[in-house]
Amino acid sequence: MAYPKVLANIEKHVSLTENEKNFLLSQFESKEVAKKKYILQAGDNCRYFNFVDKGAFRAYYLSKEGKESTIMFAISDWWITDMHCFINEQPAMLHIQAIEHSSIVRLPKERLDLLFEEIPKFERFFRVIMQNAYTREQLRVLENLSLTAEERYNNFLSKYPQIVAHVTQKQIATYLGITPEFLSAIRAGKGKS
Amino acid sequence: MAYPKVLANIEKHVSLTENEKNFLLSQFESKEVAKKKYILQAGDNCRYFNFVDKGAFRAYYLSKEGKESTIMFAISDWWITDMHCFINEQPAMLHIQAIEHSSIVRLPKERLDLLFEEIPKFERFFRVIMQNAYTREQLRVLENLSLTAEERYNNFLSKYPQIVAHVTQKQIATYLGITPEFLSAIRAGKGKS
DNA sequence: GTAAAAAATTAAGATACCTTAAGAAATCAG
DNA sequence: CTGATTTCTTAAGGTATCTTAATTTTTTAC
Repeated sequence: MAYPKVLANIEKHVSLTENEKNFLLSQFESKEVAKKKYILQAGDNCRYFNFVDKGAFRAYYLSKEGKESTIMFAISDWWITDMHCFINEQPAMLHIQAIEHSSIVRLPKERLDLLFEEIPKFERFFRVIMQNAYTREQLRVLENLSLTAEERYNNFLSKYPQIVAHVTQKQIATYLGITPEFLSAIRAGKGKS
Repeated sequence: MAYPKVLANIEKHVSLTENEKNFLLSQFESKEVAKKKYILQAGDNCRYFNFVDKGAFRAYYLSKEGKESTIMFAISDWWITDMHCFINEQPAMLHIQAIEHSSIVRLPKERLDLLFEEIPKFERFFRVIMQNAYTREQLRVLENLSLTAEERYNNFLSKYPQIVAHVTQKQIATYLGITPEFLSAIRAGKGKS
């Protein structure tokens, strides 16, 4: 009944008393997720804020034309949800699928709101991770605007080596916004001439 | 000595007592900014979190090769800074320039931190705007991955009509990640054929 | 362990978008 | 108001990336 990883994650940003830790932990639910299972599908009610204890997930958008765009990967020690739909209590736009057998701990939205009320330090923690998520996405926008596919691929490899170990090239291609065929060409050194 | 717009902005998300409002306002500095002046340049120490009272700003990255990428526009009632560098107290990567004569109110970082300590509701406000900023950037990433330049342009026009009224096409092109020449072609109906 | 499915590669032809350059239109500085 | 600067447009040729399709390699399911 102890979830040490999620506590360590939170304590990277704020320090908690024993009472606070116990209360916090009591709010989480834990769950095993088999490979290829979805913890969220487009159209679902997006109720949970999820922490990856073990395993790996991918969040992606699936267009009407059937094209996938990967919004994020999450491996052990990352948080993942469809934040827009979670916050605004709207049907999910994203699919979140386990890339491998995984275990998560999760907070239903009403308990997250409860924690904000009960433990101001938890709200601080959440503010900090939202700040970080914001600046990370902003940097990604900048890279998408200013770099070639080859440069973005090299950035991805050096920034997220642990993720590279869990995902296929096809999935990386949908994260970079290119086709798997073109990623293959880049890797073969034919990105440029 | 009253800055009603910024208070109204904050009170969209949290309600404040008279005392809190007074304390809050006492922490802001106000500043006039002439057209074309910079409130931040790459390499500067990024000390301020800025609220646009009147006017318009553009935050952009300038690459070594001299290419500009617009990260965001901010008109009246928006907040703007180089968030990554503001949070991490690193030299700015972005330039933030007044597009027209503007007035801002701003919080130095140490006062923002003080407000988080003194007024928990202000930290909640900040959490909420960071959540919103994050989901906005995430949606922009998704659009950059999945839409054509023409689709992104049309989205921009319908999403930000007030901004369109303040900025040049060249500036919009750097926001979309395309050349002004190609934006011109799109507008002439030659995006496709 | 094997058949089936999925991923990765290769290559040829197509297209979205870029580069360069020049002229027209709009804006700015004094 | 006027000259100078910047923005916008147009067009021709070029390049990054896509599409389609076939082949090989790897992974999955039983």
